[in-house]
Amino acid sequence: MQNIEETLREKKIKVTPQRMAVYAILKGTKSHPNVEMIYQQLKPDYPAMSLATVYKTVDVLKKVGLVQELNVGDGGLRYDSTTIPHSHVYCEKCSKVEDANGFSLDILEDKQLLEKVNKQTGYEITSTQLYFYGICPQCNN
Amino acid sequence: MQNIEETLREKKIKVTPQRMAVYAILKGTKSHPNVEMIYQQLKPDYPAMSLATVYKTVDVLKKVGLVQELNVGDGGLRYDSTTIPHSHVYCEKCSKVEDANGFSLDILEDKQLLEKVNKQTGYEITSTQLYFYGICPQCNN
DNA sequence: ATTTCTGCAAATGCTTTGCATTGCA
DNA sequence: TGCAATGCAAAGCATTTGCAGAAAT
Repeated sequence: MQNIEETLREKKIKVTPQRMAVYAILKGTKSHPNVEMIYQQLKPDYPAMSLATVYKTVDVLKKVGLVQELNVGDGGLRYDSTTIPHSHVYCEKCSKVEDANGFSLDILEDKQLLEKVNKQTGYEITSTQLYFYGICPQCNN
Repeated sequence: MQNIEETLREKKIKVTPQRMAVYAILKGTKSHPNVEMIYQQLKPDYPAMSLATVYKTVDVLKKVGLVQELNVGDGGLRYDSTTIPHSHVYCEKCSKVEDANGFSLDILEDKQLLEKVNKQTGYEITSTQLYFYGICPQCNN
């Protein structure tokens, strides 16, 4: 597990309570929240916290590699503090995002696949996302 | 290749010049345009065309399965008239989207993989997207 | 002391909506 | 003719920006 203070200091980015708090929220949930959800969770403990600060903070955390950003459907970008490769399932009814572990590691960690993509497209690949869209068990009754 | 008039009539959706035109644009390009790009391309031939109509039209085409929607990075949703499974590469510098064919078919058409995802997550999967993020050859000099 | 960050409010950009008019079936 | 689609303008969200005051190094 990465240490946020260390990581920020290394890159000469200031360690602030707001940054610590946003990262703590992401570390402590599996719900892949968007900015609004993070903001709502922080509000009780940090009444002065601004939504704009949350936006700026997730951006910083993303740039230093402490979180990854997910581009699934509606409701804004989602954030995930697990940065090792794994894929996600998105419920088209309730907009929930969950991890889909195990099998997908093979694909997302396959260096040979990245080589093939690079060879075919000429792109220098920096990251990969695998999304499954469907209906979650709770919505499927 | 699917026939748009037939498909729309089957679902009792009216065939209009605007719908034909939007679909024709998508059939005739590999650039995965967003709504604004489609609108700009239509303007010369359809001066009265409204941006809202383009939004509504891509939505209709998506719902009847004539196009697929891509959720890659900035610049709004992208549209693709190729609906057979294939993955995409996105250039983080110029926002270009290109197809990444061949290798990815194995993954995206793998019914066993969907079974595994279903078993692990309980989700009934309806579609899958595989995105590669990186820098395109043109931007990489 | 310097530089960066925060919080606020305003601005921006993409997308949706309401509604009168138009046009397909 | 009847119902659905279009076009326009306004509204709605998510996100970004500019800037003065506050906080971190």
